[in-house]
Amino acid sequence: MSTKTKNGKRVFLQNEDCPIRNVVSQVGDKWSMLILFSLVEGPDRFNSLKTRIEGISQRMLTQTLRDLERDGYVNRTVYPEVPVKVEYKLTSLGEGLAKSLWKLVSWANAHHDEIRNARREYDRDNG
Amino acid sequence: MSTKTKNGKRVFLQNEDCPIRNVVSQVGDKWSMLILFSLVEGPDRFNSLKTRIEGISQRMLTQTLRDLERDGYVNRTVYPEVPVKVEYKLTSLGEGLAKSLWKLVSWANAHHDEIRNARREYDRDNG
DNA sequence: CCGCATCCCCTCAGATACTG
DNA sequence: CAGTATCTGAGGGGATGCGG
Repeated sequence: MSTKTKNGKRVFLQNEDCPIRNVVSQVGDKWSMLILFSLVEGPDRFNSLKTRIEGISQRMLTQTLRDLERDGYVNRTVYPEVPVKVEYKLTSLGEGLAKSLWKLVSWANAHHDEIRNARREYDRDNG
Repeated sequence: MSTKTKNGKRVFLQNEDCPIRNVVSQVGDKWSMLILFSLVEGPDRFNSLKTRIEGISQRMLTQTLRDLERDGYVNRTVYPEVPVKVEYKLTSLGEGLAKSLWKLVSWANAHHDEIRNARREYDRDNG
């Protein structure tokens, strides 16, 4: 994550070799985490995911699944039935990611009210 | 995070009350985590942060610090010296967030090569 | 059923110039 | 030193229509 040190403080780099950026920029988008946690409960099909993840468009579901597949988090299997059935499934890498994200999720749940209060207070005092 | 259940599967909602979305959409942007981890090492000043976080513009540093302050992760203190000194410091909420992010960070470090390999392979086979 | 292609808007974020 | 203001381009993401 950081490579240099300057006056005893760490200097943070942001290039394409930064693991943080490479993981977070993917997982931090609008839909990735919701898909990831949907698949934690087991493999699922395209339209089932589309139904379960409220508000996602077909376009974004496809695109986000492709990106997750590209990074090795998700496997895509096509069953040549009629009509076609496509199943998405976490890889072990994806499961590891979801697991390490879980701590963040539970923290978010536990402190959600606190955050919203801070937000309201800030908005009241300022803008 | 999820409120409903359908055929035994969880249905994920994405409204403004979703803690995941409220936390991740803030922390998942381009600079927040780097600022957060810079401040884990202790309070710091505007220009010091700007130097330590490679590539960040003045504009984005200001804006991201404001957003972090708004959510209650960061405190801003102005010392009326000449020239002005402004110090940014994690709140206990911000420290809790950073701590719960740390697991993700170490996971990212550990699996970075794996991800980049998957990416290369995917790009070779496809586009 | 599972997409891809297109259009189009709107926000994010970089560059640059100016203030207390 | 620590910002604000404005302009601008790139891209995220929705709506819609077509194809295997």
